[in-house]
Amino acid sequence: MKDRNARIYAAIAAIPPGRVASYGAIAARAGLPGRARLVGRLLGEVPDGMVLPWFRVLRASGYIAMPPGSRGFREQCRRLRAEGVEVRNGRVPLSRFGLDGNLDHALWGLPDR
DNA sequence: TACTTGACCGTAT
DNA sequence: CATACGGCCAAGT
Repeated sequence: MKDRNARIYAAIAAIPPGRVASYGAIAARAGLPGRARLVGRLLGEVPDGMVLPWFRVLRASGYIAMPPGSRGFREQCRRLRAEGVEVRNGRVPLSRFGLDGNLDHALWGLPDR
């Protein structure tokens, strides 16, 4: 597997439980700023058997990326709520659960805000 | 090779 | 809030 894919998967794996991150934030964290689409692409083809908190990845707006009502969508809602993340109308309040994307910062990895 | 697609994003209007 | 636009680019056709 390509090194950059491994870095992206690693960035996703690093999202603490109960928090969420955007595609763009993951890309930046993996050293690939501006490559949000690549992250989404990869999530669609996660190697069989690989465990990844894919459900903690949302759009920058806080919305779940999959089509509302789809199976994946419902599954994502379920898993997020299961760890205490609030989801309303397919959207999570990033002000409370987001890791704060872009290019920051030392917050990554800290348990609380 | 050329064109289209898509689990995306930031800025502007 | 919603639309539009340009940027991004790997895969598939």
